[in-house]
Amino acid sequence: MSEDIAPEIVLSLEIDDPALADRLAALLGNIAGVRLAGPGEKATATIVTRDARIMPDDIALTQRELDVLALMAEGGSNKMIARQLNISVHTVKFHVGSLLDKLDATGRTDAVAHAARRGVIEL
Amino acid sequence: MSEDIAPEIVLSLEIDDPALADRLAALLGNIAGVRLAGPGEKATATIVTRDARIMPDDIALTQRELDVLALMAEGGSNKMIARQLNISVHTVKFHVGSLLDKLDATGRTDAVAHAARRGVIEL
DNA sequence: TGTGAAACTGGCCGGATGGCCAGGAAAGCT
DNA sequence: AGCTTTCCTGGCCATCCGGCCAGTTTCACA
Repeated sequence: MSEDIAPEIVLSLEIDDPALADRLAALLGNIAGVRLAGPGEKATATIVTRDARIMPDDIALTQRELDVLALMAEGGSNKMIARQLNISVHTVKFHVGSLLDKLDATGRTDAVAHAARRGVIEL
Repeated sequence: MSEDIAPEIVLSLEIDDPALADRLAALLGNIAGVRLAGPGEKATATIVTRDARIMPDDIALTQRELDVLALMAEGGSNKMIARQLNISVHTVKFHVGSLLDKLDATGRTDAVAHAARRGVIEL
């Protein structure tokens, strides 16, 4: 493709974990079009770790519940989620019910908020 | 000192500029050991832009809308919000409708998610 | 083999939600 | 004075949501 219209992307790292920072630096260091920022340099974008708040007992959510939860966070209705996952609306409701129970939420909005707070999902 | 068989690094993008996001996604998609996060997936690190977190001025929410939004994020129903703010359920619906419109959301859950993403509210 | 968990499906139903219509009252700006 | 914005309220109604009941299948584990 064209290489002259794409300005270089400068990335800066703001990562506490030195091992992760090293690995990212190594991986990103030799990609054409991407460069790591020098000290004090203004970067195009920054890579940060959103070191999740405490998620003590990694609330046991099943894979399917996580699927439904993710689509809920995208604003999907039960019908949309059902279509997306190729299951019936009843099944979606079943999983939503389990999520409300496990997350101790009063409704789907509360469930998404709780999950986001606990780092179960990323908004 | 176990030999960590370098777990895959999952990156999520929080970038407003779609062109930049596309370029980054394309560049990062071909690197071994790095993968982009799917919806709702927990990411190892997040790539953000400096001024990405500021809400565009044009999505100005009124004080009352912010009140309703905050209570929505707490999982409150229209009835609960009405009691909390000493207004009628109809008025709550009115503000919720304005929020859905301004935040370009499909429902109250989507509205809360959008607001949290844009930093309008803090979960 | 049985026992349990997970996923899936259905019906029923009260209540919540959101869109539509209509209005009124208070505050500030030109 | 007009005018605009925000906030407030009401009715009506189609749809969605969530809880309740019931069932089947599959698969891992004891």
